Amino acid sequence: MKRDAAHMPLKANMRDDDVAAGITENDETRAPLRRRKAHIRESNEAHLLACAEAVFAERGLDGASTAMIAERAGLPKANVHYYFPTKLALYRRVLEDLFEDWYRAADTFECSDDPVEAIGGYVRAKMELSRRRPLGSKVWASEIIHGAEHMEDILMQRVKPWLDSRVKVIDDWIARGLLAPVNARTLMYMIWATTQHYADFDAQIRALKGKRALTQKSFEATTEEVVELVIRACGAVSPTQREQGADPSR
Amino acid sequence: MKRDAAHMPLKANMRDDDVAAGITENDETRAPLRRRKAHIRESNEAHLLACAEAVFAERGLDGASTAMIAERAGLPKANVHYYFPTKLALYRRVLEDLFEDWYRAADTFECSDDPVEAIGGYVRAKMELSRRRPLGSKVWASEIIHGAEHMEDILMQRVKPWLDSRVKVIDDWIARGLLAPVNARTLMYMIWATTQHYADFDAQIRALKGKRALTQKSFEATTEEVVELVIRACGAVSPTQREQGADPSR
DNA sequence: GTCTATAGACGGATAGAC
DNA sequence: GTCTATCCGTCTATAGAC
Repeated sequence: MKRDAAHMPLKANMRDDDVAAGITENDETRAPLRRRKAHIRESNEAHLLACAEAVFAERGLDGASTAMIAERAGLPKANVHYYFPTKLALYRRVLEDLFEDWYRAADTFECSDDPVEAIGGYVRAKMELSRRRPLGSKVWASEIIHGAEHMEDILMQRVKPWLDSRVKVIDDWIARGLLAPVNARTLMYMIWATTQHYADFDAQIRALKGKRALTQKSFEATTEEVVELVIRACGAVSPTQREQGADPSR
Repeated sequence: MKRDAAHMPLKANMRDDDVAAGITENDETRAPLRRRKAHIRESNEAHLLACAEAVFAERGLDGASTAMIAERAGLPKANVHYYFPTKLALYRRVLEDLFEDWYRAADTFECSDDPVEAIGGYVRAKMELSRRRPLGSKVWASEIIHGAEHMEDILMQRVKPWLDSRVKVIDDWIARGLLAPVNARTLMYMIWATTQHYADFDAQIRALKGKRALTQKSFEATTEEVVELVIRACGAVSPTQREQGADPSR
């Protein structure tokens, strides 16, 4: 949805639903007018955020110009500054928006106490995020690579507590004999790195395959291959399997 | 070595070894003079390449300015253009230099026909490369993330043939029952992504650990953890283990 | 809320003295 | 081979008409 929005310039700001509702400049009642203006702002901001995400992904923070973002959005350059005071403020909003999506995928990890289900589900959710929003993944990766200057607060205040809590869960699984004795952080980094590789390094994957892009179907197959590799890597065993005497350290 | 060179500005171009050899402007014999000039060129180019690698890693292709590179090298901006016609030419030279190093690490894979040794050795070599040259890894990653426009030739002509040959070796191991039936490319991408993560995402790792950086010792421990995870992921079994009836598909 | 025009800073690249 | 001065293009951001 977001990607499509990023390719559909806004020629006018009168939206279809406004027209259908019969709202015109002549309606003097204050509340609807205020609501409509708020709606315009919201819709243009979202559109600009989607376009900015694409340009930042393609060119990087410094390589992206406000003119490029404006052009992709079908708006004059000055409008970008009307909605976002500076290029950096727009960039930060993109990063915050990305984190929200990342955090929703992270929820998957908490759905089950069975390590095979929880870890497998999380790997699938992260792969799906790479497929659904590869440009966002690239913006995140590029930001971290170049020092994470504009993301330190998000990492420290939001990602770190989540990771710390997951480390505890993993250590607990290990203590209960459901996982091989792995370093939980090393395992998480492997999951992050591997799943994000399919978004961030897609240009390399395409060049090495000699093909255009992964089809939806081969992406799903790859997802299951990654799940299998990760599950075997950490020696995950379901509680039911364990009752049958499986040994995760092998 | 390279990183130290990048932090040591060249104040003069008369090098210690030239002085020791007693070479001065008055020596009119042509050959030594020509050799000395070649030496200056070589040494300044190498120094600029190292400094450029650092600035490109920190700021990206567009974020890096020739002025920054010159300043780090302790040279006026014009000298950068004397040695490299354009900023892009300098950038491409950095990428080529990086590939050479990458290719040397890739050799490790061919040292053994035992999958545990070969894959384990390759993972160690890639981890060591991440530790030794993290800035280079970042330049490579940033280049790929932003479309690999300046690296397509290296990927197609040099990386692709190497990967294709490794896929064949891995498939052969699987056919001989030394590896679980994994997708060789998926496995290779996992190895690349995981090992490079320690160079490219070090800012994130540091933020999430709440510490400054991995010590040499904990980096070695992490390396062995990654080796263990990868070996278990692909179900690698040594030929000797196999004679004792190990089953890699578990 | 939209858009044209432009200020003001900075970037890559070069000329030309030394 | 080194370095100062400078050209010219592009960039972010803003002023101000509509």
